[in-house]
Amino acid sequence: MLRTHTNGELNKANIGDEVTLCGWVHRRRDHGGIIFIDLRDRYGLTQVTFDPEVDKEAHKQADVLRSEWVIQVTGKVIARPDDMVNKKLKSGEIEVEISKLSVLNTSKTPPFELDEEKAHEANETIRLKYRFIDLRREKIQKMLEQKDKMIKYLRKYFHDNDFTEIQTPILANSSPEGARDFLIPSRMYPGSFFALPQAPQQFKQLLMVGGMDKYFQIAPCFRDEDSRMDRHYGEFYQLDMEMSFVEQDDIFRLMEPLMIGLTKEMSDKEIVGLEKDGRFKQIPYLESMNKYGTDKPDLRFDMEIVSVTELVKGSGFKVFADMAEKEGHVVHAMRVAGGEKFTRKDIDELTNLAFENGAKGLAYIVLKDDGSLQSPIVKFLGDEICAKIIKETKAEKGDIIFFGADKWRTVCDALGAVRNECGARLGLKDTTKAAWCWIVDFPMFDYSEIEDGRIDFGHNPFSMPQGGLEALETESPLEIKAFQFDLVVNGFEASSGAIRNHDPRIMYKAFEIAGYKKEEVDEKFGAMIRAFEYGAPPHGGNAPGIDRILMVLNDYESIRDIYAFPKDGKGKDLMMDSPAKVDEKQLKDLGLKFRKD
RNA sequence: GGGGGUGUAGCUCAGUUUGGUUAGAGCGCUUGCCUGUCACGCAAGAGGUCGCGAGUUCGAGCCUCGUCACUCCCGCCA
Repeated sequence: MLRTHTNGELNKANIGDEVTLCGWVHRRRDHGGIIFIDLRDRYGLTQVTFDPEVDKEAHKQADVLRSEWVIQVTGKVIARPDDMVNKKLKSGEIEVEISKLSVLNTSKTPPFELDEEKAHEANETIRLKYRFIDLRREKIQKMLEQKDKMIKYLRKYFHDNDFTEIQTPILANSSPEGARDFLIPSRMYPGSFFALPQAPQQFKQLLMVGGMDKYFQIAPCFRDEDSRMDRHYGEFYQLDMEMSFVEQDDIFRLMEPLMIGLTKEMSDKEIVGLEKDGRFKQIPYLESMNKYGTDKPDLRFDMEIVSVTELVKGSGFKVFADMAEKEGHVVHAMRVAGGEKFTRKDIDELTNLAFENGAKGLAYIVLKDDGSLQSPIVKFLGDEICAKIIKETKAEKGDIIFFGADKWRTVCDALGAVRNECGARLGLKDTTKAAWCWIVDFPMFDYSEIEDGRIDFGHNPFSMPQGGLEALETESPLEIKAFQFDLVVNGFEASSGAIRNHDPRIMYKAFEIAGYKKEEVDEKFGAMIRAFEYGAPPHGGNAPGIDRILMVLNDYESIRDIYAFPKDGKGKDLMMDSPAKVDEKQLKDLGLKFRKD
């Protein structure tokens, strides 16, 4: 070993010891006579001193040391004088008087400063290009340790519950539904392609057919879709799990203690919004959309949307009255407690947000402290209807009520976005709280957004319709719910899961409703359908996003903060400079044409 | 694919409103001085295609057009 101790462990108890330390020169303070070096490794900082009276040669050598040089030093641990103790350092009561210095490596001047206190955080582009330096920062090292702790915790939990971790193929098949695939051309079979798995969905279901009834995996997933603040480009990790012979609530009962445990293990957040018996709330999809305007509500704050469609029917405010009469259209109202303090500018910006989400406007009523109403619409609505609306929304003095009047989905989206933003502006997104909940009863089918009128799967095609084959045969498709659920924390989708459709007859029927012929289903999901014909057990599971949960629990601003080597927002690795061009010969081997343009 | 934001020293930013001499600050860097600092101090110094390209103008960091990069959002993400 090149060292006897790390830079985080020496203290008073070591006084008098001869020690050897290694690390990076974090900072150098040259007092002409004595030279102080803060020596850094991932465990901490230790101040080492080069005193000419202790060792003239070492002191002379230390003169050339610069930031980020890697050194090995040997010397004696001594107590600092009482008034020289540095309370900010773990090792602040001691220092090491150096008698021998070896330079293990020099360093160019780093492109940005590493000192958390001193440096402004450098631009992400430069930090990503020099990720190997950025990784030396305490903040990032702590994150990697947190992630390791999380994965260890997850593995232990599932192993303790008799689950088996199984690796599924990375070279898989392109999936017709869902995200864009990363394709891998086959050399052996020119013109054919593997695809990186978007999720181990089909494989884990096949494991259930294979009788491995409690499976989990820390699974890499690959999707060629643009990144977002909470969505890393290209690759991410899911805690993928699946069980046989279970119902939806069995999955919930397994996952809830895990998420509670994780929250406690990974954060100091207080868990809020649980049912009285300690279970997570189960909010039906429709209720969530109506109450919160989204299927991933932030339940840290209590700001609910109510329908006033019936109240405004026939009112003097034509916009509302007309919407209230139209098929599929609604008028919803949301009370924002304390919203009176919103300025004209706040309201304009919230209105813009409503526009961006498809609304044609954002009507409002302010309930002023003197009891009067300030609003462009009260004179049209009339006192009586206003009073009813105020009662229905439970608004009080000092509040503001926002309205949405449009197609149901538009109203939900717009008020949902406004709710979210109001929560942020009023400081209701309390980082000391974690609010978990389930969203259940997702619709099995939905209107396709693209081809108007066509019926498509609402969520994913693998979930079991509630009511089974009978429901598919007798009920209106849009009324049918699926055993499909999401896990939500603080307004983020943490997981998606389902009880799967394990019956080929129900599978074909479900696809038929979504407009697929039997042959298409056989072609696209052949392996699964075939397997289901040979005794597939009922099964279900879910797959929480590991990175996203870590991000939410530790309040990281970006998903990129959760990776050792993140891609930038456009999917490039700035350090390795990938993706990159390849040799023409490589393309030829793969039977691909080289395009000069 | 669409929209917003940003781009000035190695890093973080000011300067752009109203075009006008030699483009500034803090940190970092270099050199010198300094034996108790710990964001050490003091002094001096180096460091700039103002993202790139055109245009308007006597004159452009500043105005116009184009373009590129990064970033956030929409689309997309079963």
